[in-house]
Amino acid sequence: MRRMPTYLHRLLCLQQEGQLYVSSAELASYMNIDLIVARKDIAMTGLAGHKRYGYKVAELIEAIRCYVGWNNGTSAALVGAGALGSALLGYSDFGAYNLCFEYVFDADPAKVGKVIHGHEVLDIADMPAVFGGEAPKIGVICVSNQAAQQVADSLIAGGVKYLWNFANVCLNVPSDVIVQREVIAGGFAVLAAKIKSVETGQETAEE
Amino acid sequence: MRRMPTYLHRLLCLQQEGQLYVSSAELASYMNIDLIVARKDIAMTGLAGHKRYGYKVAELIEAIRCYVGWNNGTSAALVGAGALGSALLGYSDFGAYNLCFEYVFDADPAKVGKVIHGHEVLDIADMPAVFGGEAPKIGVICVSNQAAQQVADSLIAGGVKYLWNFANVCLNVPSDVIVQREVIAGGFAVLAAKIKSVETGQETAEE
DNA sequence: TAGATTGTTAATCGATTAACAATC
DNA sequence: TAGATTGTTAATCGATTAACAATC
Repeated sequence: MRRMPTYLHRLLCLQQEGQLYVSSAELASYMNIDLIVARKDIAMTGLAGHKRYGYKVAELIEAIRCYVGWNNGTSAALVGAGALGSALLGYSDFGAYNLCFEYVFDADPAKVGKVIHGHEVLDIADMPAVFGGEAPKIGVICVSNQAAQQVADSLIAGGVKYLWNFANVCLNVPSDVIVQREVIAGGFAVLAAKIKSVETGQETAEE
Repeated sequence: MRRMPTYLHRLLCLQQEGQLYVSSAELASYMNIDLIVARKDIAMTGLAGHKRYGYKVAELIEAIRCYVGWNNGTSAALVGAGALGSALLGYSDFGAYNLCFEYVFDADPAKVGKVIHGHEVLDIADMPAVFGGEAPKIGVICVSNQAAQQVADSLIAGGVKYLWNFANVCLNVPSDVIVQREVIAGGFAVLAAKIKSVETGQETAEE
């Protein structure tokens, strides 16, 4: 599943270049993975390919979007307009995944009212009024570790059922709320383990 | 492996609170995982626990650091002092993982010379001179998708063997260079799939 | 003793890999 | 026909889960 955005991103590039067909081998070679992996992943989407030619780029884009659930737009409220929040708002790739940052909140009065990448920063205290009974699908938490739980509580109180949490804490949420936690340091742990494994000549590390 | 930073972060908090022992059940409950998972993970580090009391917090911190390879400091050069780069530089948790951003580079003359979270931004053109034959261990790539490959080439030319790539492209590197790619959208794909699975009542999605 | 906790061994499950068949 | 490519089936591997033993 985590490879899907990469396939999609690559396919959109290829489409823009005017390429009509793509083979699993071509995608695999770009991503430095075995071509069987790419073929299996594509098979997951249920798309039938064309022997001798590969897969139609346009069809594969649609198939991946449907498989991941990106065919319909997803509305989001981003909380925390700091460096990380700004980075996400400026991440042009999210458009391809149909993720739309409908609201941006911050608690800092110095930030409220500013416009970041086309999004006006709203006061987090106004969240209930802004939502007005119609909560966005996803809450994206880009605040400090200390503030994260409180922000999560507010979002949940506002009716948000899905959280994407970039803070380095585990959130306490009701059982009907789903949290996707993004552990930035996780990648560094994997990398550090690879380094250790290379430099000691041992093969002890796995993902 | 990806859970290790979370254990470590939690343990450091507990240590600061003065707690001496921790049980696998306690860690698991905090992370909302099965306690068997936590126990297996701890077993991977090779640390022996104390029956009836659990694990010594200080010992477990050391064991995890050694297991992941975070006991020795890791030097890094961060390239791209934009929003994402700033966010990483401000991420106080990296200190706990012994990651030290020794150099920060950017190509934008408007950014060169600025100080971000205590790090002076250097001109990327000066990289060879700055390294002076002694390259940092890791290159952290926080530039645009377009610039990423070129930055990777420069880092590799400067002697860097390990790359942590936050750009949404797959890099082309020699076989002795290891790339850890951070796909921010990957978490969103997993979340979108969970949403789809919940809302359709189907169980089709996996990680 | 009873209870809490680690430690070990086996079973299950899913993802990855391999081998080969099908077909344009 | 030969070659490129998808599609399918089986084998392997590792992580997760389960069950139970050990012991402070």
